[in-house]
Amino acid sequence: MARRGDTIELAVLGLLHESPMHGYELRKRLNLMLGWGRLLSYGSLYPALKRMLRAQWIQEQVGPAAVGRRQRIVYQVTELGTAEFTRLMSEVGPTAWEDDNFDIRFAFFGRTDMEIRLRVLEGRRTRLQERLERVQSQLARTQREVDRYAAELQRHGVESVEREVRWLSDLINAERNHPDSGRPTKAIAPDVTPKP
Amino acid sequence: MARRGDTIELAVLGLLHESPMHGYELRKRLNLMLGWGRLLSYGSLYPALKRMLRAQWIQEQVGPAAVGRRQRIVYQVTELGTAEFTRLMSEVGPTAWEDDNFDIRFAFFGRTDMEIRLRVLEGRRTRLQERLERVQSQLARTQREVDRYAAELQRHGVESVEREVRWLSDLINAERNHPDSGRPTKAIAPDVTPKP
DNA sequence: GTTAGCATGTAAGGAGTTACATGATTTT
DNA sequence: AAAATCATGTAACTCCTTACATGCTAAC
Repeated sequence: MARRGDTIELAVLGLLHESPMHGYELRKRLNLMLGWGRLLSYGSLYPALKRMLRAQWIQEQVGPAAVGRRQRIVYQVTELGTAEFTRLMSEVGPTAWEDDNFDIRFAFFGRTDMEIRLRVLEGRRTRLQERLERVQSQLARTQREVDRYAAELQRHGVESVEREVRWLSDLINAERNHPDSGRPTKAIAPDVTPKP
Repeated sequence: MARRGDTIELAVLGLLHESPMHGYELRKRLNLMLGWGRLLSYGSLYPALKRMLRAQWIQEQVGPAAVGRRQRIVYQVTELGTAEFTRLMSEVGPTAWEDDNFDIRFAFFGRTDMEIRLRVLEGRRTRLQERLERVQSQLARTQREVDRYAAELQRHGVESVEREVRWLSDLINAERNHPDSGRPTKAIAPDVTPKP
């Protein structure tokens, strides 16, 4: 099952599918990707790489090892790793709509089917809408008692989430309206979505 | 120094300054406040309350203990707690511009001086702007190589942060243009009396 | 009378950060 | 020649979540 902690693994597998890389560069790319939250430290990246190496999802790249270049360990995905990546990406459960997990999945949408993409997008939208409703109903009850700074924070929060919901809706529409772009790595399935 | 973990303490002290409360209700209010991230669990709230009790920042409320009402421990702030709250709020260091810490501080701006408010607002704005620049310079270099979903995520991220920067700028201007409101809010106590 | 929500706690474990440790290579 | 940045790793620690444990009270 997709624990919260599979985020790093998923991200690493995704990045390594684009091209082989060493740890240091992975960290840079990772931090650009989730860049708005916390920075990923070596203390969690390198142990993760070791785990994945043991699990044989990735392997050290063999080869000429660039003359003059200093020692650095370039990793690449194995077939097992590709399988694992596909499996993780298809696991569309509650954890997939969480902030970081969602971002990672979204970033690699190019390697998944539209069906999965839609379920992830819709799942996240539903989740945000639920929270929005809950917060707004609470807000309606307490609005007057609350400090104006606290109220402003709430207002801004609600607005931000509403904005994200609109963003998701646009994306969902875009997916439905032209279901071209399947995954670039596989044959594109013809449109079999039922029309209303 | 303000470690990351002081967030709960600060939030609890802030809320208890509005009115005495028991743990269960604190959690509800807390989750409304940071509501967009993770939910705070009892496993971290109750131990925190115990710590604060030992440190004598808070104490169990004495008093008639509401007839008919079931056992619940209502906490209130001590003088030591007020001192600690003030100290924590005035500690304007890097941790104060972090997401959660910022939100908590902002929510309690009503209990701080404008000087502190401005430093926190400007600190966070500077921080976001720095990240924005770093990401955009990276983006300029890699834009073409990148998958369109990854690019869309970046674009949306940048836009969100830019929006927050504008929000902060507006708030900063507002603070500067009318430095009235010193400490306006005396919140209304929620109902802790027994129901008929 | 039984379900849902109120209310308080503890123990074990997970995920990640900080700080430490080391050294090569590039830039100034 | 020094400083910055590249590059890899480990150990200790922190904070938090999950799961467990318990029991009351309101509503249906």
